Amino acid sequence: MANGRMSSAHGGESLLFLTDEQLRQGIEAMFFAYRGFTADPDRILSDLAYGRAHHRAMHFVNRAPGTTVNNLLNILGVTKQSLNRVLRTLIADGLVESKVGQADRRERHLFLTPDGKALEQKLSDAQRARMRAAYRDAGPEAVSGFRTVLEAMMDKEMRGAYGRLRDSGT
Amino acid sequence: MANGRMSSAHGGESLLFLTDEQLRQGIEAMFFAYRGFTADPDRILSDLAYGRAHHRAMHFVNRAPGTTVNNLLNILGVTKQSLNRVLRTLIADGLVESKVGQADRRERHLFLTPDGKALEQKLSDAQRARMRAAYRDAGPEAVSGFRTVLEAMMDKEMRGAYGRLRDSGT
DNA sequence: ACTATACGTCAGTGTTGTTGACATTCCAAG
DNA sequence: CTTGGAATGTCAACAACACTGACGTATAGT
Repeated sequence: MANGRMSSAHGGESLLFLTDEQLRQGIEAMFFAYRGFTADPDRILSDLAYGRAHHRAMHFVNRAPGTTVNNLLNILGVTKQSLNRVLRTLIADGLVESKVGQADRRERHLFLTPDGKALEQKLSDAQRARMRAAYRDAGPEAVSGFRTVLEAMMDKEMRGAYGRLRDSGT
Repeated sequence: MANGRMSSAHGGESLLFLTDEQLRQGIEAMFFAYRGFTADPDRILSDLAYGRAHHRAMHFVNRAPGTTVNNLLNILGVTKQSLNRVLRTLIADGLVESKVGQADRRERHLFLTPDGKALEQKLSDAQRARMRAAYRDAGPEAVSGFRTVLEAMMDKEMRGAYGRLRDSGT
């Protein structure tokens, strides 16, 4: 707090945004926004027997079809056991297909089935609708700033995975 | 996707940022950034017997000292049973104090003890450090955009609670 | 007195994370 | 070729934290 006051004591606006008060507001904004961000798909999922973890897995399988379990593990940042439980139900329910690797038969390559694609679409439609509304309300320049700050907030290691997804998608 | 292409068919950049691909990137950025955002306090908490839920409770009690249980419930958006489990341990460990209301003796007003303040400070220091670094990397204009988009992404009901916290804090 | 509100608690369940143990497969050193 | 280690994926058990439902107590307000 002393820190923040000192910054503002400089009188300039250039450092004002780094006061602890501003930082706390950013933290709270992040908390409330993330809740809104996940609320719509969560609502849909709660009717089914799935949760947020299933959504995440399907999102990234859809994003990088044929990816291996290990690959997905690094992106999601959970243990393989945790991911496996999720994948097992998705495979059992016919939403995800797991194919033994040709080059390395230890690997499993993951794909969405048509049913899986349909559900993923439904979930991400809801999430994109909110994102689209927020983007539209805020305007292009705000969106650019939004993305810049988010990228700076990621762990360095994840920036790699994020960038690869970003560049491959276009 | 057809949606996005059609927008870009207008030729202008004004709608280009609303392509599904851009929205998906925003979704992924949000996911990775939120993970980074919670990573530091989570690390500290994992050594203690506490979790993210304890951190959230302490954050908002610190932010609005003397707040009632019901108030906190609305902000956190969890059930009272869930919050109670967390508060019970925090009170038992002497980090939070619960005082019977003067005007309405049914209410319990919550405060951080000195120990509670110390832990909250330690946790939010870590989180603010990351936020500060991200803000500094991105610059003031990006930060403004960041906040604008986050506010637009919240549930409408939460914008009220957020605004009240924001305005009271300054 | 009666009803509503605020808070606490017990019991049960589901999702999602964890660790530990184990099976399968690949590859390289002997 | 065999053996041992590393990588990949699976099964089981457990902890954290959310949920619902039901109930109890104290207090407020009509």
